[in-house]
Amino acid sequence: MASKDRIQRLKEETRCNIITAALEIGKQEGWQGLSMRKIADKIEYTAPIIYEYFSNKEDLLAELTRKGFFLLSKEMQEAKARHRLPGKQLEAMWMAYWHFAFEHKEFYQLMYGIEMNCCAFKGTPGPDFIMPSDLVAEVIAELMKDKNPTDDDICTWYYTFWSVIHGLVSINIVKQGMSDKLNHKVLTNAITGIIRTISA
Amino acid sequence: MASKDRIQRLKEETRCNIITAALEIGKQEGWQGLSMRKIADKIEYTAPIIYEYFSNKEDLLAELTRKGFFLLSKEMQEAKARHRLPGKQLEAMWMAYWHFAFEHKEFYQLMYGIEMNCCAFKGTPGPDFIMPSDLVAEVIAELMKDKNPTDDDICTWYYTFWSVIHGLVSINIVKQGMSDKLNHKVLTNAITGIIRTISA
DNA sequence: ACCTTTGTCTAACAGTGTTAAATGTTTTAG
DNA sequence: CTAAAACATTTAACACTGTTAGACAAAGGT
Repeated sequence: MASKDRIQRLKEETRCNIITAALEIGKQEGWQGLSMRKIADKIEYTAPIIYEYFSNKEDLLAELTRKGFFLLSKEMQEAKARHRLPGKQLEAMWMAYWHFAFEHKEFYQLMYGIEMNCCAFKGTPGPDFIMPSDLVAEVIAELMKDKNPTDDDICTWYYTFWSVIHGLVSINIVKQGMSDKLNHKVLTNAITGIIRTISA
Repeated sequence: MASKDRIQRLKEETRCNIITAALEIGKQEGWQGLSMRKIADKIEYTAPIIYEYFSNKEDLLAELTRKGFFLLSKEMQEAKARHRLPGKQLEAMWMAYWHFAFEHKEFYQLMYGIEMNCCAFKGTPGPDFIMPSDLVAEVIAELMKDKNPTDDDICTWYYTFWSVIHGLVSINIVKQGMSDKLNHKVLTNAITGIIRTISA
């Protein structure tokens, strides 16, 4: 029967509603302020309904995290596509990362905040979207290709990049109102510095 | 009466007991697993007693954070004292920071984790102990003294340092089991790299 | 002996995640 | 068209959380 499809679509829709409701609350009140009952209120249901779609809160949060990584991956890929030289690509990718952190603060905090998923993300990365870490690793490898880098070498540099930028993001998310000029200086200093060191 | 003193001392002692109990629980179960009732259980009292010593949970956590910063400051000062040249001092200080993060993981997570206090720490820093950030800023200033650095310049470099190292710590706390050699390489690369750039 | 202060606990409130059972509503079968 | 089975949704509960008000008993001072 076609009514099955309709119902399936409705279920799909409320599942989506749960996610967007959670996202809104996380955005407005922070992830600490997110509760199952608040989500239920927002989608005009009662709390247990959510467990029909997600096995628990952690599961729901994981889905949001996945969404976040997908978005970040997309923006970093686009940034990469705007350049030819690996050095420029890397710079653009980390700049995209930087912007993502503030444009989608709520996502970033979920992805790298409280329950730091950091780089590894347990769960299917999906068929089409590449993990940001892999994305960067590719370009680093390209940049170092005449040096025959080991996986460890590439890891080292990826971690160096990520450390600086995540550290900077952390400061700015907590202690906002820092001078943009200062931020920009530290950021570009760090990025170009590392790139220079890699290819030196 | 002298009994007043005894009682005062007993109060002081249970206050201390509360703190150490909280610290133990935080160490064993993580800060998420800390609850007022668990603390009360450990010191063989009931929960409301804690509110006689701390106005709320946040207050108690703040005291622990304070303790953590005190410890870190001490170790960084000792590290500094072991060297003469500002460059070497900086290196040793950040290494001390690095070791502190893992030796006192529970403190570090409280200080820079969940409720990121980052660099600023609202509340009295106390008379004798200097904030780690100020400690580092001093040495950076010393290292740059022939360049007439502005406060912004010093800030920039402090943040750069902190970003890299906090970022690296973050990875290691979450995704432990990373190769020590790799860590060491990234860490020393970053530290000496920044120092070289500062004094270049 | 009485009164006040002090220390401590019990009970409660409002909130959290989560589950089992009871509802009501729709779909299916006879 | 009615009876039964399936589904959707809610109510009620459990075990927690931080926090506060009120009771209660022991100690101190007069």
